[in-house]
Amino acid sequence: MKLRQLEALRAVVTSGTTTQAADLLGLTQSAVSRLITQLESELGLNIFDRRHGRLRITPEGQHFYDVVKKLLSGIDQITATARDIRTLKTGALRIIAMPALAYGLLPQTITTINKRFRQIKISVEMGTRLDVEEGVESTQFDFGIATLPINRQGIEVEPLFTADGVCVLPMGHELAKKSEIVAEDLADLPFISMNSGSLLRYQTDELFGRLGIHRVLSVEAPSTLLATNLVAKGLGVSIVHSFIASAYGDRVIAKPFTPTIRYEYGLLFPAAQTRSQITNAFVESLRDDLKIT
Amino acid sequence: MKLRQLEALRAVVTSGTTTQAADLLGLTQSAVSRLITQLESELGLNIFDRRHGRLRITPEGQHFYDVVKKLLSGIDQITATARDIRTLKTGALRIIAMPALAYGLLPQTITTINKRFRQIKISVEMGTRLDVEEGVESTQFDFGIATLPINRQGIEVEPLFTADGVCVLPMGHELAKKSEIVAEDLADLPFISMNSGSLLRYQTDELFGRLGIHRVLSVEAPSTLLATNLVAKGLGVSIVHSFIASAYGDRVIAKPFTPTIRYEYGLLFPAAQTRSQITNAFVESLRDDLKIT
DNA sequence: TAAAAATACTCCATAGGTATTTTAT
DNA sequence: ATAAAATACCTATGGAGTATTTTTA
Repeated sequence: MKLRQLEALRAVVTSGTTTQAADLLGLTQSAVSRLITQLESELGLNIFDRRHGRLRITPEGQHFYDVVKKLLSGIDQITATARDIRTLKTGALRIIAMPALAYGLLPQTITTINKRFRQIKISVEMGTRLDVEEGVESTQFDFGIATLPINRQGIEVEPLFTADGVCVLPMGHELAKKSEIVAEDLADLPFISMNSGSLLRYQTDELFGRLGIHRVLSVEAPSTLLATNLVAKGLGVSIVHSFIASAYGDRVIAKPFTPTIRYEYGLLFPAAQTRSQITNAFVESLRDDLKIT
Repeated sequence: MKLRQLEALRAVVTSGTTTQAADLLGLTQSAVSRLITQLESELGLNIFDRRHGRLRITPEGQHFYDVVKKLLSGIDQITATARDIRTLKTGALRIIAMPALAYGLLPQTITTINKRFRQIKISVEMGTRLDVEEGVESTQFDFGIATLPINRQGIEVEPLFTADGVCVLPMGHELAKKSEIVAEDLADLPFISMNSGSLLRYQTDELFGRLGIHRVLSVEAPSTLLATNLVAKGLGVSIVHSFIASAYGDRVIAKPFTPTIRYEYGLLFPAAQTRSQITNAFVESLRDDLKIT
């Protein structure tokens, strides 16, 4: 059974005669006539009654045509789908990132991409570094963003950017007059840490431990975002990623911190899956946004 | 876009390689490879990623394939539909008949046809002669059965059978000893008529009027079926179609009646519509049943 | 007689085969 | 070195055209 035969059927049923159907299809009358007889003989079905010099559809033919009609509109839909995909009018983008990044980095790029491809559905999920790894590896997400290093079978990593840790202080804090904070400045001050287990927590603890500097570890927060918020409330000082601090620019004071605590962020892609065009577009836009900042 | 290309797509996606897909389709690897590249270039879509020596579907391709998958199952359904129609496994038969015929004539044939074509839906509606005419003319029904003559544009009539009116008497009626009833025998007896407007009513009234014989017109019934029932209850005598009387054989006495009141029944088809195969089968079976009776 | 459908005949576009080359592991 | 995909080349089928015949109102 050929598609052309079904199209001819539709044309004949809607127009009434093979001649007019031929016009619709850009064919000749004889071609249409043959398509119809072929279809009938292949199916072993009398779709039309020819006793009156015209093609008059039989009840069986009508029944068959009702089914065909649906199918043909499905075909039209296929070409439409192809066009939508080609012009990135349809599709979905699923991203998973650590909270700080989801809040501090993605909104800008999401806005840009959403303006360019209005019909694309973008969903963002937040999670721990481990959540990001697992989500990406299982291809539940198109890509993820997390701190490096990550070394896991099934994940392709691309470095995204590096950010140095800055020291964040409540507004009006006495250390605010210094242009740069050193580790010793924070001695015996209330310090807001990450939950233990996070990379940032490990790095800071390791640093202060090595230097033998004591801090008052009053509060723990699950993310740098919340930590910064707590700093803004005056509960203590902390060391967080520079871009988080800048997002809170009007509520906390951020100062360069020495010795440098460097964070490296990377993009995580499922190795098993080809990247979609919209993924590539997003990543490109993300890198652009980072250059500007 | 060709159907074969979509089938190739399905085969490649399900089997994983063009070689195995070729097996599924009964083609060669090269043919499948070409079908896929053709499809991609026609759609302007990268369905597969070839960077790893294999065809790995892209997210876009997956999205497209999801739509195609539905369509192809629709195609399978089309051939299945054709087969069902061919073997009369699917379809419907809508019949309209006057009540007497619906009760006295159709059940037998419906049983036969239903046994032969178990999956066909048969629906029967009852109505007056006018209802039958209108139902048939508007092609709401495949055919109708009513008393002739009928002369209406848009209806094709085929004579079905003729039945002579018989006189029906309650059990134990005094006229039962006669082998034949004549009009005079019914003089001054309670007589159950059809509602005025019916052909039967017109014919009997005309006959008795012409002969100058008076009857006691006690009760009117809307159908011969009900009339016969009333006769069985002893409310009077009546003249009805012979086949109705025989259906009530054990509850009324039916006797030949002179002068003959002849009823002619006919099949009514919509002139605008070709008769379906199941219609033809039913009518044939109906005529067979009538021969036996 | 006219209008539609079917058919006879012809052509060439293309679907599909074989054999080979390219690509990636 | 192997397995898959792409490509080059060739052939035969059949899709579609022109011209004609058949059918029915």
